[in-house]
Amino acid sequence: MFAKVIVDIAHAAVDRAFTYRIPDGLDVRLGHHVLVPFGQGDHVKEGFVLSVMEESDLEGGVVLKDVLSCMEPYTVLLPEQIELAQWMKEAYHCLLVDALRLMIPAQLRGGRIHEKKERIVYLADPSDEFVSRSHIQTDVVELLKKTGQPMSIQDIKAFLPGAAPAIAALLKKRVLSESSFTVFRRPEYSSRTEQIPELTQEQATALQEMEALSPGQTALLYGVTGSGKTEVYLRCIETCLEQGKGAIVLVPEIALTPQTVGRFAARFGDRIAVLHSRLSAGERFDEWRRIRLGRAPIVIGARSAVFAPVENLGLIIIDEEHENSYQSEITPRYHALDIARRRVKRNNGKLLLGSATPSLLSYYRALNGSYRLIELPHRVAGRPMPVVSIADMRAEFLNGNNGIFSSLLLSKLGDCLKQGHQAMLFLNRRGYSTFVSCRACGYVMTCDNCDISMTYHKAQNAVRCHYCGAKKPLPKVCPNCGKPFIKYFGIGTEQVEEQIQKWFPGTKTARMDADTVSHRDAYEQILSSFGRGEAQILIGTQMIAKGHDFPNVTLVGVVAADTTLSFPDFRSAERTFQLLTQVSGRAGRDKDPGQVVMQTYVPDHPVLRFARVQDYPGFYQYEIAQRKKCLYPPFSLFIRLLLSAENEDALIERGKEYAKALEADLRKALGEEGQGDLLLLLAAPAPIARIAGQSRYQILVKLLRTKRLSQALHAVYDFETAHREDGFLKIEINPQDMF
DNA sequence: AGCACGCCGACT
DNA sequence: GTCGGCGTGCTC
Repeated sequence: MFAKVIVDIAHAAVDRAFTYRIPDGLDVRLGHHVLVPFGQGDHVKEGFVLSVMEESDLEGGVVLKDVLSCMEPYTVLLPEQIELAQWMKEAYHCLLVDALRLMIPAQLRGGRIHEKKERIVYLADPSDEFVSRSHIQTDVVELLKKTGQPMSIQDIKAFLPGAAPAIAALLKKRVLSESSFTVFRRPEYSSRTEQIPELTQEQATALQEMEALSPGQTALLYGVTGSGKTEVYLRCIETCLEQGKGAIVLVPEIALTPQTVGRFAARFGDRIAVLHSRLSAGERFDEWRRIRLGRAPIVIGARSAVFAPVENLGLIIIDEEHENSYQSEITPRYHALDIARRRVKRNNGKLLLGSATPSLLSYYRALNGSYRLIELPHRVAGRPMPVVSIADMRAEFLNGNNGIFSSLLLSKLGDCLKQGHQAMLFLNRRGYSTFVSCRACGYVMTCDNCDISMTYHKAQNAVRCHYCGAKKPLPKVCPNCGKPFIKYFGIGTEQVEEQIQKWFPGTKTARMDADTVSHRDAYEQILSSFGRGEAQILIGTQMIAKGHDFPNVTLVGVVAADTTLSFPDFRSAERTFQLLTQVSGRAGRDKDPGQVVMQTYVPDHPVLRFARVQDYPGFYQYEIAQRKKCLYPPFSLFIRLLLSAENEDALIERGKEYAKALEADLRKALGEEGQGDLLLLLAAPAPIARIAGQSRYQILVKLLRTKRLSQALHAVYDFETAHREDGFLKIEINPQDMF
């Protein structure tokens, strides 16, 4: 027997299958993790078995080496996962090993992690009378007699500290016998018991539509905030389990809290496994093993959990499907949605995408019939949607209010606090002021290394660059003209917190942004403290916009609703609408109705108008028309080449050359009839022209939906390979941002 | 990635 | 004449 093995070395030159002989008596199967001799010195390397054959596929004369051994008694890759990795190599132009590495826990490689065994001891002959001069030995025997069953050494030590030597002595004397069993290290989550809620009519209909969905298909569950999407997920998983199949639930990393997991654990107990970045090495390995060995048919996890080795996969759920964290930023730059679609097709399972603000692409597909659209247009228990008011900050200014809060927000905040309710204030910028400028000469403080204005942080009395982290003390006089007219402009979360103290002295506030969430647990700590009512107002950036129900929050204030609207990115309207809807959804999650105040300088902007009445379909119609007019995605595909180098002049020179060369390559790949599909070639310094001392230049290509898409993409990838060495070059298909 | 093979400069 | 520089090419 022979095996095709790929060695676990991340290098293009060895990223292919090598044929080995399987020695007699060694059980090597597809998907096994094996050790093989490789290279001139026969170095022992790890590898993965991609196929097993009766005969060698190599021409005569090649002497084959033997597979040395399997690293685990079970196969670590499912046949489906190997196929998926092979597809990824093509689709994302990555190494096969890079794709395969996503499917196994990192700890498996190197074989440095092992099963945890727990030792248990029990009385060899319970009827024996035991006499000893050692008190502790007598105590151990007495304890075991009293409990009447085997105990782990850990448990005995909990009763009798320092019993370890006594146990060892008793084992030697054969008074005690021992055995061991494997334990799985589990991450912690709060597994409260819950009452299973009754379904609303809309939820019941949604479930029927999921039932009716044909295998391999995708449904988009568009449900307003608070409409009970999670309950639909739970019921779908139940159905899936009843059919003897497994399920994967993807949740944005940031929303993957002990509470979220607890909700699933309450329904499904230890049939769930959790995969996310905060697990310890042992936990990750053991959770993966519980999935692989079929003990946990339900997986809850972040992006990479889409690769979990669930056999007989019946369902994948992607919650908050519009979140951009489902797109990987490192190679392989996969999108979890694309992987999920492939896996459900292959397994004849179903894919359920859920969101209150679907991505434009998903809703487009739903309206076009490639997804089934399922709607939950109302909140559960007849709770009303929050009432949103728009505060026109231009009018406020004309009326003499040059503060950061409108009179409307101030009065509602006052009412909210008086009634003992809680409020959330959302602002998309951290720090105190967004830029520092001289009133005499117009000088704006920018970072020495980046093409970015610096943010003033009052608590540190310093200005900081949010791109490279550079920090400078605040100058007393203008570095340019020397006059003492330095002023701060633009507001950040720090200033909001300060202003609250001015208007409502003594109010307890909590602030959540990248500055206060410095360590891992801070995020959870701030939210749970706010949940316990330890602060009346929570001030924060997007971090506070998603997840988490706070029943006592009845007011949400959006301090500057239009900050993200002016970003130089075709997705800025979509992002703003999503953010405003999400943050509004935090208000009135319980019996008290919620109120939202959105402060803006452009109250008539369509995005604001649709966000005010939470009209996603209306927003969609508006935005899709814009996209069609400009031939932006989903009507086209963006490809971005980002070049960076220290010398700006040389970079621009090379950027222009590259743009010409790339255009020529693309035109060739598109063929004669495809020339019209290449729509735009913009070559210019990036919107942020310098970061951390590196000048940046970007080439932007817009490609219409074309039959020769894969040829075009290969031309781009080949271009990357050909030019990778000369300077720093990054290629992004569908970039998530364009800075 | 690693390692051997191979073809040109300054050394005992 | 030889030791060693790291460019080029291969790994079942």
